[in-house]
Amino acid sequence: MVGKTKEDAQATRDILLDSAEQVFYNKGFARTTLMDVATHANLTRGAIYWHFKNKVDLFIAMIDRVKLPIESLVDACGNENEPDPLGKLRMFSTDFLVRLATDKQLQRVFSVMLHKFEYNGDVGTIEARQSAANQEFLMRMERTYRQAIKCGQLSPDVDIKLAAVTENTYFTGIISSWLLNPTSFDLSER
Amino acid sequence: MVGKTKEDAQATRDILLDSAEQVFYNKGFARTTLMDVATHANLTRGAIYWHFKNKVDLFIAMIDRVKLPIESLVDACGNENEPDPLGKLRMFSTDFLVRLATDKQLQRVFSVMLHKFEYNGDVGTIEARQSAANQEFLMRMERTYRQAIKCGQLSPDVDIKLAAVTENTYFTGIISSWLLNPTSFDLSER
DNA sequence: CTAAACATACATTCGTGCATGTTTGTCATT
DNA sequence: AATGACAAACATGCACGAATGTATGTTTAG
Repeated sequence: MVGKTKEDAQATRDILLDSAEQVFYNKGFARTTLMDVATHANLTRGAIYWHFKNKVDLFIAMIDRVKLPIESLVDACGNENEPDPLGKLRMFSTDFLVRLATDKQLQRVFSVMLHKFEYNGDVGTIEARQSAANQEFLMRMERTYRQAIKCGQLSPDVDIKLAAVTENTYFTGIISSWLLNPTSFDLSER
Repeated sequence: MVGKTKEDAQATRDILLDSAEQVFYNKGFARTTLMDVATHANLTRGAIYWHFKNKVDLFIAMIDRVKLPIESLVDACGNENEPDPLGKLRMFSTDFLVRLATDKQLQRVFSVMLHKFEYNGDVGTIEARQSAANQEFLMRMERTYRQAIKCGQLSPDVDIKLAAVTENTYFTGIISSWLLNPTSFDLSER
């Protein structure tokens, strides 16, 4: 059972990413062995080292699989000359929270990112990536707020940067604490 | 330089805790070796294993050294038949944030707790301790809100639990994101 | 002289990275 | 259309370092 077609290879890659999600979520990033991931996928470490460079590369691929689609969504939301930027932003936020409340995969990946991974200054380039992504997210929000001011939805004297930071803080705070204790409150009623 | 008095022993214990703070903050919990902590303290692993049972025990002692005083503060804040519970709560919150903005030790310890440690279900009893502490904190806040209702400072029809969870979420969200990016906004002007 | 307060030495385990082995799909050749 | 080479897609095995826990050595206070 080794000779695989290209579609089979892509399938095993997905299986490896799925297993990485599960095991990272259960044991945390540092405490999980590549052997753990492999056995959970009914494969061997050889398969992992074929598809990914190392553990960090596997982690990044796992993150990107859910992050990239979301980022494209945010992009589409606040970008064009949107007539109702605040409404769109609110819609995206609620949509995201509702989806997070039901999508187990999203929960696992975000939980790993927020609580199952240690952000020390030099783990490959992961921390830089996260920081850059967050910075980009803030830029997008600021752009949305500027657009809102232009549309008259927001008073021109609000501190755009502060508003974006505050909203982002509150948003990630909600996600973080809900993932830590999902029964403490209902996400959908944000 | 081995024969020490009892005060000297307590001093080296503090030095070890200080070093643990520094190194955990710089490298994260999982990636730091007990040897790292020892060399940073100009000592050896033997000293660590004399004062602490293992790495987890050292971590817990490091947390408790800053957490216990704070918890007693919160206790004193909302406990008695306080005439102005909301004011006291607000005062405690602002005091804490102002202190966090200047106290490097607080910054390090909270940063380690929030971002430099992986919460997997079974690392000794750490996750249970954190969860219990958070639960207790919520109880204290709910009690404060009840007291506020009794004093007429709060409408009786507010959802106490929801209010406590929301406030806690926002509070920890602020701390978390400020620690990640201290230059993004000024903590003192909460 | 004894034990506290460490330092030093050692054994053992565990995870990684790589090198090598193995099987099968694919494709050119005839 | 049968054949054979070649490479993709893994599995297996090995060597190395690194970290832990503990056992033992050493020094000095009391």
